Amino acid sequence: MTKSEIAAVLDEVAALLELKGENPFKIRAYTNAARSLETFGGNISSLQDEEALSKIPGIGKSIAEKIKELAATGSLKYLEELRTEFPAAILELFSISGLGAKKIKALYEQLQVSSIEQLRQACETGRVAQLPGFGETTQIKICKAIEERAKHSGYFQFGQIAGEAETMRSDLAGHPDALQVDVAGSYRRRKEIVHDLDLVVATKKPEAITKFFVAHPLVDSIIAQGPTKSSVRLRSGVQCDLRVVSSPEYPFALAYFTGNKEHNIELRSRALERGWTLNEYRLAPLPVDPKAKKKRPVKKIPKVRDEADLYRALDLDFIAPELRENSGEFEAAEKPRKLSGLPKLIEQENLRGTFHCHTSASDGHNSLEEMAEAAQALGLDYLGIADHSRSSIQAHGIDEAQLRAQSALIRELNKKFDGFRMFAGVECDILRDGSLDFPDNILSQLDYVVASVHSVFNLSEADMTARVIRAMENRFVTMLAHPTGRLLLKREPYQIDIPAVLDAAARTGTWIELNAAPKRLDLDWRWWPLAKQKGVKCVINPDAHRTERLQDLWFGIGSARKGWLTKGDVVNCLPLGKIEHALRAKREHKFKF
DNA sequence: GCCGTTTTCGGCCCGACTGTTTTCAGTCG
Repeated sequence: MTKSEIAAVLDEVAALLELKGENPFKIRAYTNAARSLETFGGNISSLQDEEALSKIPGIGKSIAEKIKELAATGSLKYLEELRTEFPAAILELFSISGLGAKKIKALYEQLQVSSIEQLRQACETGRVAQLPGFGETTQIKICKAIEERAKHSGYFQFGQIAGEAETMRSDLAGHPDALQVDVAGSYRRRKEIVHDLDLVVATKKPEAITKFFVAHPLVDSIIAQGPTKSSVRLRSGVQCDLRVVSSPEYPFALAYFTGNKEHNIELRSRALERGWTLNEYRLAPLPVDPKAKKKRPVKKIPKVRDEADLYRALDLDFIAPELRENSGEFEAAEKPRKLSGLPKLIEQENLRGTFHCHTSASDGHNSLEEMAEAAQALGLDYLGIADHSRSSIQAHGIDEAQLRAQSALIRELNKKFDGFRMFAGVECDILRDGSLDFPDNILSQLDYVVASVHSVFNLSEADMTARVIRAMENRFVTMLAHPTGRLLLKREPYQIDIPAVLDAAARTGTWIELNAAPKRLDLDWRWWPLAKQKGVKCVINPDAHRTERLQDLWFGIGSARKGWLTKGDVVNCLPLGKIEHALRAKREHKFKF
C-alpha cells in the first residue's frame, strides 16, 4: 500500500469514529496522523518500520502499529470492525457540504438514510425538514449541495482556477476602499490541487468591499454573507471566501488564512511558549490563569506591520508561503541564517530557458518560429524543441526523416537569432522494455533527449522502475520527463519507485523534469527535497503544445518553490553559455555501476 | 490517540456564520 492509500484508510477510520461519536481528540489524532504521513512519510523507506513511523510527529505507538499492519497485509482489522457498524455508502455523505458527522448520524439513525440517493429522496419527500435540529432551509440547502456535487468534485487543478483567482484579486485591489488584497490559502501556497479560494482584504469600509465582492460578475451564487466573512461560488464552481479586516489585523489574517492548518498550529504554539495568544487578528497576552502553578515568562509583544514581523516576533526567519506545510520549515527558519536554514527559493526571473516543448510537427499547434518568438517574448534565452517520437501514434510522433528535417531547420533558424538559441531534441518514448524509440545513432545527432513513458502504464512497480532506469542509463538521454505520468484529478501515477529513480538519476547524471503543465506538476514537489539531497538536478519544462502554454512555467516555479528548490538546483537557470556545456555533460558522464 | 524543560495525566486552536433555537449546536476553515 502506498502512503496516500494508508492516509486514506486513516481518514476513513476518523470518519467512522466520528459517526460513532468517539472522543473528538482521538478522531483528530487519526486525521493528524494521515496528514503527517503524507507530508513526512517521504523519508521513510519502509512503512513496516514501526520505530521510524512513530518518529513522525502525530504518529504514536498505536497508529504506527496500524500502518505496519496495512503495509504488511493490505488491510486493517480495526477498520473492518468499524465498517461493519455502518453501511458502506454512508461515507459519501461527508462530501455534501453542510453535512458533518452529527447530522449524518441523525439522518442515519432517524431516517435510515445512508447514501446520497437516499438523502435526495428524503429531502424531496420533506422528511429531512421534520428532524429535530433540521428545518426547511437546511433541507433546501442539502438539495442544492447534492446538485452542486454532481456538477463538479469540488477540487480543482491550480491552473483551472488561477485565472479567476487573479481576476478577483486585481478587481478587488482596484476598489478605492481596498487597502491591501491577497489571495491566501492553498492558492498562495501553490498547492497543485485547490479546494477553494481565500481572499483577504484590508479596508476601513468592510460593507463596501463585501457588497462589491458578492456582486462581482464572476460570482454565480452567494453561500454566506456576514460583516467580516462572505462565501460565494464562482462560475467555474470553485468556492471563494472573502475575509475583510482592518489594516493592523491584515498581516495576522493573511498568515492565518494562508495556512496550512498544521503550520498555523505550530505558529500558535510558538506564541503560547512566549506567553502570547495568536489568532487571525492579533498577538495578545495570554489571559492570566489563576490555576497555573507557575507564572509563565511573558515577553513584550513587538509591533507587527507585516508577515515578516510576525515571524520575527516568533524568532523565525520569514517563511515563504510555498513552504508553509509544516514539513521542516520551522526547524530551518529558527536556525541562524549561516547554518543553512531556509533556502533562497527560485524565482521566475531566474529561468533562462526551457526544454520539452512541442510544435505542429507532432501534436503541437505552432511552428518552430512561433514558439521561438513566444519564448523570446517571455524573456528566455533558449528554447528546446522535443516533439514526440514515432511510437506515440496518438500524438503524431515523428519519424527519423522528420526529425532530421526539424533539426536542420533549427540550425538554420539559429543563424538568424541574436542572443537566443533553439536546441534540437526529441521526446523519445521509453518502450515497454526500457529501450528507446530511436537508436543511439539518431539520438546522438540531437542536442538533447527527453525520455518519457507514454504507453503500458500498468506494469508492476518493479518492472516500471527497471524500465525507466534502463532508459536513464542510455548516455544520450538528458532528462526524464513527467516521471510518474499522473494527470491530477484524472489519472493516478503509475507504480514506480521514485527513490530508486532518483538514485539512478544521481548515478547517471540524468536531469529530472518538473513538468509545469498544471495538469501534471510531475515530479511532485514532495519529492524534491529528497532529490536535492541525492544531488539530482531539476529541469522545469512547460510541455507546451502551443505558444501561450509556455507561460505554464509559472506553475512550475510555484511547485519548485514548494520543493525547496533554489536557482542552483534547476539547470535551466543556467545562462546560454553554460547550458550548452551542461547538455553535453550527460553524454560524457562516466557510469559508476 | 498523541504529546511532554510546566506535565506520564490532562490537555488538545478557535472564531465566523447559519439555522434552529429562546441561548446554542453544527459546520467550516
